[in-house]
Amino acid sequence: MGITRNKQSAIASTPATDARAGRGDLDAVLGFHLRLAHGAVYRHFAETFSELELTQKQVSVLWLVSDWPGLSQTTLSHQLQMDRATTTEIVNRLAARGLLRRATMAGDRRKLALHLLPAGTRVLARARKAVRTHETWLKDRFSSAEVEMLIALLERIHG
Amino acid sequence: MGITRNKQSAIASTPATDARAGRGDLDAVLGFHLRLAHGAVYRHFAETFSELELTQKQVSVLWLVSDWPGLSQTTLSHQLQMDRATTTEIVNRLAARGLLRRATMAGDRRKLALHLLPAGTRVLARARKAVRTHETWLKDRFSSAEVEMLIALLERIHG
DNA sequence: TATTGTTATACTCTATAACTATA
DNA sequence: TATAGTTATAGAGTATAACAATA
Repeated sequence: MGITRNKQSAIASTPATDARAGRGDLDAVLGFHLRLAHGAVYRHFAETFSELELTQKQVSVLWLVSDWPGLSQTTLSHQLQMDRATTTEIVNRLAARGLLRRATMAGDRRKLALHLLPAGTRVLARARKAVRTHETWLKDRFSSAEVEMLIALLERIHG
Repeated sequence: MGITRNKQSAIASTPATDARAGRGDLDAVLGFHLRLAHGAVYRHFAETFSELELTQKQVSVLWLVSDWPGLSQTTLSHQLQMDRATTTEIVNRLAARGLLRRATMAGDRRKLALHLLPAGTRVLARARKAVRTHETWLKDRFSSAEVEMLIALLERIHG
């Protein structure tokens, strides 16, 4: 995502000649479409969040910590399907910006409980609005039934 | 992807307690599911391609160059929706491994035509088999109608 | 002037391995 | 022994900006 400049995407639109050619076999590969769709959403997210300077993953972390204050990094790892090292790094970044804090848990002093700091709560409120904008852009091409269908299908991939 | 070790994913399976809790609001965010699904597919792809040491993107490039020998880097950029700099880097990596070569086009000497080298053709043949394995893992959870539906929906995202 | 491609730079994500500390 | 988290390291992807060559 690369803390996200407020610019037009550098990816030029596909000329008609290219589009007509198609991509042959590759168009039958589900994983290929998933990757392209993810990339398109990733780029739009980056544009939408250029002012807030937050990535998809960072927003997800703030969001979850807000909804379950005190959750451990390990639980967070599971929810967002990333390993411990990645989680540490992302939490580091948010903590360095004063958006959340770590506190050792009373019951099990190996674990770190995560809580939003006031700045994190404020940023998250703005992020939720930006997510709505972004999601509107994304969902506007579908009926609500199609959105439900798509989410259900994607859930069967990520479990 | 990180040239991909032949190991179990470091992402532990979610304990039942976490799963039961769910993710609240976040579960209504389409982009969130897209990101998780992409991540899951990305990881399985990495496992499947650990021996071949190829990423999704690298396979896509070999695949397209094979299907349209002589295509330019710019056309490749459009097909895979990435900018010129990223394209240069990925082509560099494949060229360094002797899988493809660049040649200036006769008609327009600004452009570079891409062609597979024999090693590239051999690697791609093995990659196509691995893609079949990977796609079977991915598609086995869906009916063929659902696969078609999912591809159609994803296409409306990436255009 | 516009397009094609390269290079330098930089940041995020991802992951492994080795480590500390706690249980 | 097993779990929680950190640190060091590394590679891939993404993107911007400045640049050279060609059109």
